[in-house]
Amino acid sequence: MCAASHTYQFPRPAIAVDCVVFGYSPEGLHVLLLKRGVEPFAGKWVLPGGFLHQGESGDEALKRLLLEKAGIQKIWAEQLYTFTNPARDPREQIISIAYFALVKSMDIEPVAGRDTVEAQWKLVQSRIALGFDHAEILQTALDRLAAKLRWQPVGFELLPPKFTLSELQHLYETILRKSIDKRNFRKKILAMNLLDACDEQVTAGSGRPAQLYRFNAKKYKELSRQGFHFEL
Amino acid sequence: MCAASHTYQFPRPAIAVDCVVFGYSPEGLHVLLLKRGVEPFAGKWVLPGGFLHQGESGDEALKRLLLEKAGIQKIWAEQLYTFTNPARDPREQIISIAYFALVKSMDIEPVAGRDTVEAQWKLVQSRIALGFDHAEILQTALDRLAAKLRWQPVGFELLPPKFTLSELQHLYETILRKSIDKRNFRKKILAMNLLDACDEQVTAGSGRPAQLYRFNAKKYKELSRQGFHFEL
DNA sequence: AATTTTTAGTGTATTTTTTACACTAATTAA
DNA sequence: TTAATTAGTGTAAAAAATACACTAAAAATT
Repeated sequence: MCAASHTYQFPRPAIAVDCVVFGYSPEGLHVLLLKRGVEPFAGKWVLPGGFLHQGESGDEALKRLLLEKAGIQKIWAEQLYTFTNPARDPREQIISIAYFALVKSMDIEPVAGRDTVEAQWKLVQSRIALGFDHAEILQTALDRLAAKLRWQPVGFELLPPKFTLSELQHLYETILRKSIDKRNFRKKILAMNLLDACDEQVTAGSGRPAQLYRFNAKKYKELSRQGFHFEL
Repeated sequence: MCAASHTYQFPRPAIAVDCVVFGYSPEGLHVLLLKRGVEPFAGKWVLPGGFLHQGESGDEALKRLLLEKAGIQKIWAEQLYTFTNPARDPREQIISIAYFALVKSMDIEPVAGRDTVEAQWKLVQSRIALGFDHAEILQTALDRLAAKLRWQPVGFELLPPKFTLSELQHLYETILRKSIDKRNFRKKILAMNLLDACDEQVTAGSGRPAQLYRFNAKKYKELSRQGFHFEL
């Protein structure tokens, strides 16, 4: 272990970066959790995270930590909130810069690290108990995700590149926790002209095959610059 | 000077709390700025702020700093964003947990501290140059304020307890930077039933005296619980 | 004292957006 | 062959947003 030490005139809290990683499947919204192997909260589920290193920005730390702890490389993420309650960690004051992230598929490669026993996707609705103040962080992320879903095209970050309108609608219904009229939903989303129909269809189990669509991020950027505001 | 020292195994960035304090007058939206008396950025205008103390939450540090630096006691404030660019302070890595705050009147008592020469309310539209990355923080706060104004009743935090509808409309026009139809604005805001008419009128210069109103925060909370969403 | 200027205050008709709603189409399962 | 399942489509009614011009009450000017 490194014996280097760092001395300051005034005490400094440690800085952690924690991340709420959401994934989606027809069963519902999932969150990536790690089971801690060490105290405090050994055996408890917590959000992936770790300490910010010297010279790192929050975004850089996040990228490193997601790779280390979950093998996740490319991912949509943004800063959520900074949790500063001095008692949020029983050891000492640790400030957590929390992020939330959205993955298109839940095939993570959970890397068991020094302090991690296990990684699992858990259904959000299962309301599993979490260590530290991570339940509060998760709730904040859920609120933010629901709000964001309506005003920004982030839903597509939770779906594979090609998806059906039914899948998209189901995602909205799950996260916003209300049912949506099928015809009105399709009308509205297609009227935005942000979805390109692929020349493929897909059939999932029984029923009529569904048209696959792709979100046109380039067109969205272009329209945004022209004052367009996504709303669903 | 205190000679106590604090030693940690790993290096730790310092934590600052900075605040964008907005004030409003008919001339426009103002921001409270301090002129620095010490390096770095001596002579430059910066946002009020300071270091987070051990054992303090961000909210507590904010409260202390606003009192110390500007004599501000009761104030609406919320966390804005955490700025983590390692180069944002030329001395060393200092993470800034930024807040933004709204005051009802701009009669601050600017306290000249150790590192502060002067405090002034500056018109936001004057686009004054700021030290550190504070221009970025200010822009983030402006964007947030404009967004928030439409979906939450925060405009009232920038007005005295009693205000006229014209004042309120002018505030909205200033911050959203677009003109609003007088009749439609009044219709919409009054239809929400969140404004109580005072039994006073006020006359500012020439012209017909205007009815004074008061924002009913209690009613807003009540309606919010019932699923009401403010929108203007 | 009369007139002008200034700001406050009001209603309706049109357009746009949102909502509610039921059947046909294409496939798999029985 | 039939039943079950999911995809896909249009219209009419209601609600919300918009555009728009005059009267009312005071101060300022003549």
